Amino acid sequence: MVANDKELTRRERQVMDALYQLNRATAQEIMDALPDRPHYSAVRSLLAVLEEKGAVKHTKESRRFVYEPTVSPARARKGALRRMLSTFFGGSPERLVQNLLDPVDGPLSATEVARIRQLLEAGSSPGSGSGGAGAAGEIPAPEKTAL
Amino acid sequence: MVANDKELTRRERQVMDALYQLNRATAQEIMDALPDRPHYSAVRSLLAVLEEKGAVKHTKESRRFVYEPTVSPARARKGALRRMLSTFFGGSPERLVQNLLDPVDGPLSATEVARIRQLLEAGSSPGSGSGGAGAAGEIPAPEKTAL
DNA sequence: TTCAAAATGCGGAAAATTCCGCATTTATAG
DNA sequence: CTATAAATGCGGAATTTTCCGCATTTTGAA
Repeated sequence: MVANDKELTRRERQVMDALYQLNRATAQEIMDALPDRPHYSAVRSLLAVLEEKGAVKHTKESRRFVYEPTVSPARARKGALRRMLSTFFGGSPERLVQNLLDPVDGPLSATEVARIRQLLEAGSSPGSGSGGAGAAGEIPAPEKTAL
Repeated sequence: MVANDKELTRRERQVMDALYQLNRATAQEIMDALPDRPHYSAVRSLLAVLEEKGAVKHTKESRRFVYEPTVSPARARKGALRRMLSTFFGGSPERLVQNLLDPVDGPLSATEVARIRQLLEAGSSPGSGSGGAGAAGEIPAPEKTAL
């Protein structure tokens, strides 16, 4: 039980998702982030179970507990991507990107497309200067209270 | 209850995932695809519940029932992508692609990168002929019994 | 120091999930 | 047509989730 290897229950997964969105959060904050918000005690119960399962850990911060996932966001992202690839895209990253671009219910902005393009160039031909402006290495990335 | 809008239970989601991988399947096949395979009767129970919830539908095919999701793979993919974007990538498609490219646990092949690049060009400048060979519109896509 | 606000720890009960057995029906083969 | 193999329908029971109440502890302020 090193991590969230074990399959989590519905509620537990909701808590984990909230945690990954918030990065770190108190029971209170998690409660607010949960669909049809349960009672405060219920959230703490869930967190206790999750901690027992090794999925989260808490740090005492002044008077309250701040929770965070034991599995780093980076690893979790990877895992989620892999799962999604195999479930919905037959393991084909291209197909995934295609769906991302497909403007059916939310077309990407020109800026987004441009950034992705830069990523591709950086990845496929590492040495080549990407033309002019560039600085394609990293992405701003709303890591905090995103969405 | 038009679709799988309602949150599904752990097992139910596993069944749905299997279905999306298989596209269509009998209870037997689904059973084989499930983690720590439950009893055959258990699977049929699950399928009955899922049908009640409107997540799957079945067709009688000779002597057996063949199940498939009511929500088209295309829509399901979209939904899953959106959820993943908001949970792990702060809604930023670029960040998602970046993770896809990041060769930490599985670098993309040159072919894959090239294909994605074609997709981008097709998407960002719809009119421009993409040079020569091309045929960048669609992707082979292992839609069948993938993986 | 004393008080009030807020958080934790624990224990248990209601609700939901997950599972299986058995009788019945249906299709294929002989 | 009959026998056999395989699938369905149903019902209910064991387990797991999910939830909440209440006593106790901890922090910040008067």
